[in-house]
Amino acid sequence: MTDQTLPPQYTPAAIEADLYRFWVEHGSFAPEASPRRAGGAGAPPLPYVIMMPPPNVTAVLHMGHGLNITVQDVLARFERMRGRPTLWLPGTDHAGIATQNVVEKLVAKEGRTRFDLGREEFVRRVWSYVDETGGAILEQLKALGSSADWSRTYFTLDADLSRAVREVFVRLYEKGLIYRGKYIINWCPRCLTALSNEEAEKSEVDGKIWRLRYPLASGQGFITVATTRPETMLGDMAVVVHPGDKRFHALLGQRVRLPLVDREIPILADEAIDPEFGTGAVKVTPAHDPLDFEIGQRHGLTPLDIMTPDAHLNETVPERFRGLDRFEARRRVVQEFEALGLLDGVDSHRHAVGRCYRCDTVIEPRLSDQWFVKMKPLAAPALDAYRTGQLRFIPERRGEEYATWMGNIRDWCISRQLWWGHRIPVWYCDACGTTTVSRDDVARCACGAVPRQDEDVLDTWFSSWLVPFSSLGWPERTDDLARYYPGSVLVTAPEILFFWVARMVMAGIEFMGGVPFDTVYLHGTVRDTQHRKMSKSLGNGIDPLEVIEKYGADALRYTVIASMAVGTDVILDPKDLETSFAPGRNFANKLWNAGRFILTNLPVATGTGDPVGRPYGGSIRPLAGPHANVVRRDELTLADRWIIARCDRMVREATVNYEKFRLNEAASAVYHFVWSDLADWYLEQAKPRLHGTQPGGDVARAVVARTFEVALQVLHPIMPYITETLWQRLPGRAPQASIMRSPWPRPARRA
RNA sequence: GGGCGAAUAGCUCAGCUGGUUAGAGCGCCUGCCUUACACGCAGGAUGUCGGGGGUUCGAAUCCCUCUUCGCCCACCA
Repeated sequence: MTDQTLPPQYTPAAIEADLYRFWVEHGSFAPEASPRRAGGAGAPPLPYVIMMPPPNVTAVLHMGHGLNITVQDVLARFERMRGRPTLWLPGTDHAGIATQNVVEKLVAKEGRTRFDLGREEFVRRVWSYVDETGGAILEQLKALGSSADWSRTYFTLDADLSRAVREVFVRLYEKGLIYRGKYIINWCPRCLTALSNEEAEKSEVDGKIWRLRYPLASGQGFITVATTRPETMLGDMAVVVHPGDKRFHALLGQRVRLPLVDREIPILADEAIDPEFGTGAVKVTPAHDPLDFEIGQRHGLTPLDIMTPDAHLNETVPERFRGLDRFEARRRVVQEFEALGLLDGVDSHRHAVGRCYRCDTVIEPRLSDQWFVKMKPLAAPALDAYRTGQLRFIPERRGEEYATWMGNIRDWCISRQLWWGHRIPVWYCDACGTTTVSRDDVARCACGAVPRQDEDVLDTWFSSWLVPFSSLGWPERTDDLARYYPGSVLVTAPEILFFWVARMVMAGIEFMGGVPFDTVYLHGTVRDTQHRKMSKSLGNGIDPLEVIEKYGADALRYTVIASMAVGTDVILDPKDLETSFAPGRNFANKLWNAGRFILTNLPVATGTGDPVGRPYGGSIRPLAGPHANVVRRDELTLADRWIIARCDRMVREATVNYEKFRLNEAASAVYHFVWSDLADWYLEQAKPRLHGTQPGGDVARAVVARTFEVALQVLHPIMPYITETLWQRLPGRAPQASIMRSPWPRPARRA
């Protein structure tokens, strides 16, 4: 005698979509719908707000999202059930380079480039691409069971957020915190744009270092320099040695005759040189190396830019080199030095090379005009917020990383030579030479001429760092802004601590007068069994949608949560999904069957709408209808009292662990209660009573119903679908009742 | 070059303020298709808690050191 409506194996695919629709249709994810805490008196509960890190609008769901989104959903569902009006605010990021690259590839399939289309047409293409495919990632997030408030979804290029971006740009400019300057920036010769330091990924390579002889202008001997990029010698403006390096004292003040280009350059002394490295003498190319640029500034050297934007040699170099690609040029330069007998030698040399984080192209340091944000004035209060405890990190050690970074912060290059993004709100008038920075488009200059807008767009993070308030309507004073700023916790991967988290703190303090959240929870990374980060290029990824289809969202969520201690990585085997997700799948099935057994043995619902039992902590009573008697304490058997005590303990443990972000411990507490205590032990011993071969069936039923319900509630944040499904089938439920609105169980006081 | 983390069962990992016989999942062995579940049940084996030293009545846990991995930051040409 089992419940024929429930199959013996849990079939997530059959329930998830309908259930998700049920939640959405009942507005369950809006903060306005959060259940009120029992009691009611006193101040209204503090809202609980999480800003979802907006996925790239072109993103395809991967396990990194799976983990990040699950953690946030667990926290949101937990706090919601505990009675706090909960807002989990979703959005998508326009992701400048990433999105532009995707569309450029599509355009390339037509045999064209973005330059063929022109700026306006290209941007139109990106918009239509985003309109068509941009919602996909959000739909995929929903499959995970995310209880985000979709009615408030934003996009970082929306009109509202654009207004915020301009407001911020203008305010910072007027405050003198935004400036334009010449600088050596990381340049991607393929994307043709500047990259921030954070976007330039260093990777070690086995390269070479060449020793080149530069003949002295006097004709007497030479000085030998070492370089990993010989081609840059065409732009050398000096040779520099350490002032204390006796080997070169006689040469200071002399000049060398630069080979190949036949140009004289000075030999200078600078503290920045390490006499121990290489030959102790360094060639200085101010236009193509950041250190060289600094040295050049100290000594008044004029930078000579020898490259085109796509890293070919330009017209400043001797004719035979013009048009050569930088690597080709490297070979040619080395060849010629060798032919001239000026190549002193070559060594293999392991060193770090910067690469574009989007396309992996080797970065070319390049001198150019860019816009910058002066960071020190913004960083100081943000560092202070951490020092004074307004901001905490989990795990704690991340706080020190944050502090170190804040303490050594450099100015932020915010201009990007892209077409897709927030256009820089600066207009130049060629007629009268004025520069206008404005919140509104400038159609006409004060002198009457038509000005041209700056060609560049802003770094994507320049809109992202504002989302804690721009997504709530800032700079307007909206109700949402008043209600939901500041937020509570930010959940993200440590990779974007500096890209995003640190900058949000700075923006929050600068524009809202306070930190945007009090807690930053940094979770680990999903890796394969060799501890490699899962990535598309390595082909070691796991498709969360495939896992959901096979084993269900709950299985995925449970597995990920259970295998993640605070701040540690999650290791999964992409080659064996079954084994990887067995913990979640097996547990879901166990729960399902315990539920089937229990539901079968409970009285049929009477439709009175009575809840099962009273709030936990009150006395246990059996179900509504013919059994509606309160169970007296002296009716409980030893086993009954035992399982109730275990249940109490489980609630205490799980609650504390949820609060402390030890989600794996919370999961483990319910897991063992359900599996070992309730199913393996209590249900087995209660079978004679439940089946009527022993007296006391009503008491056993009451205990089963109540402890099982509590387990479902405590597990709901982690496994929302299966717990809701079973909960709704408990007898006595009103037709539209939801576990999401049931009050969080409170353990009985210890007698 | 700095900073940080990790090393615990065959595998992947917990072990939070030092305190009885060190835990989980998966895998393995024995017996079970017992009318909720074989994605299961009952039972079982498996650990010099990386090496060495120290503090302590007591150390996987604290300190020092070595080894091996990993991560982050950094302008070593």
